[in-house]
Amino acid sequence: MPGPSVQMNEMRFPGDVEDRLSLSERYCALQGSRLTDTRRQVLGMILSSPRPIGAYDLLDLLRSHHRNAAPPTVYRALEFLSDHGLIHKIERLSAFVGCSHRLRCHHGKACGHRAQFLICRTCGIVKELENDETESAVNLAARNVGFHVEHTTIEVEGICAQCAEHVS
Amino acid sequence: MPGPSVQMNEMRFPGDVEDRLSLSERYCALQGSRLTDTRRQVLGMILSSPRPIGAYDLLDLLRSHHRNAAPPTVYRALEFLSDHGLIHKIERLSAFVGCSHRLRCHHGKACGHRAQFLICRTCGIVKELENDETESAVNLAARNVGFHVEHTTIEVEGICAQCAEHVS
DNA sequence: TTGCCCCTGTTATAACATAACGAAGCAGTG
DNA sequence: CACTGCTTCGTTATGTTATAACAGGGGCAA
Repeated sequence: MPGPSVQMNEMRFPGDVEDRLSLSERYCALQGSRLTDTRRQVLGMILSSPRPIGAYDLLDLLRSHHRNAAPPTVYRALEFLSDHGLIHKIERLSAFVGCSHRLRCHHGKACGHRAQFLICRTCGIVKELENDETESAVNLAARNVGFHVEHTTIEVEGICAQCAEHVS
Repeated sequence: MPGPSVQMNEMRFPGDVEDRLSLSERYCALQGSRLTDTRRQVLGMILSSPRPIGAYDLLDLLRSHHRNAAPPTVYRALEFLSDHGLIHKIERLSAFVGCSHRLRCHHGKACGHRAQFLICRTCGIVKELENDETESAVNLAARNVGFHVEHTTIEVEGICAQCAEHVS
């Protein structure tokens, strides 16, 4: 690549995000994977966003520090982060959020972490729940019809507590 | 519109699909809505498909009987059918399945029907469950954090019983 | 040094979905 | 019937999300 190789890590995130990035970096290393610059940037941008953020919004942000970025750049990073459980895709929004579980968990990829997402249609904020009863119920229902569960997507749309207060 | 107005109902579906179409037609009439030719065709194609079917596949099928069909033609029909609870969108697949509940139910749109979908990643077939425990659990979990639930999406990816047998 | 694997760059295109506007059809009313 | 309002549909264009395919670079181990 021509030109002075800019250190992408010049992009700074808030302290708590930097902490999570460092933890993620160590987590990946333990898995034998590398949280490269691009992946780190994308994860940082997702963690810094108060709302789910789409691939093309990430691309725009990434471009200000990484001129060559193209859709595959972002999608490859997203695939990596998702495979490592560092982010989740919200299917109903085609957008991504940081996983609030991985960094509290010392298990590997197969720790069985499953989540439910509460999507507020007013403020757009997504809250991640980890409700075991829900997971158990759906797993039981599936097993009762002989279905082998590999991955479960649970997304709830509605109004969050904050927004409900403001309206009333 | 020029030319002889072709009766789109010339498209024939299997008997059981025709039955469901007739029921759907009556159901819509009770709601004060009309299951027009285009809507009927799209519903028929979805009901005839053993798997979820995407909007553009529907468009291709529709075109053989309806030359002018364009994406909005299909998406408008899909919106109508979805609003009336006659089909569901599988978010993970961006594809549509017929609802197996509506025709057994004599309530209106607000009957509170909620479903879980089991998606087999081998054969692609989707089975619809209606497990109350799962719905209760997720609703309870949401309410516990003050979230007002309006719509829940539950999609489970894995291996169906049939496919699990064949592999082993 | 060679070969391999992972990661990235690059171009192109596929796949999914909606905006906007006008006209045709259909139901109810006077 | 003519008028009106509403729903539905045709049409063109565009927006949004995601992937295919292939080439190059860089590290590491045999």
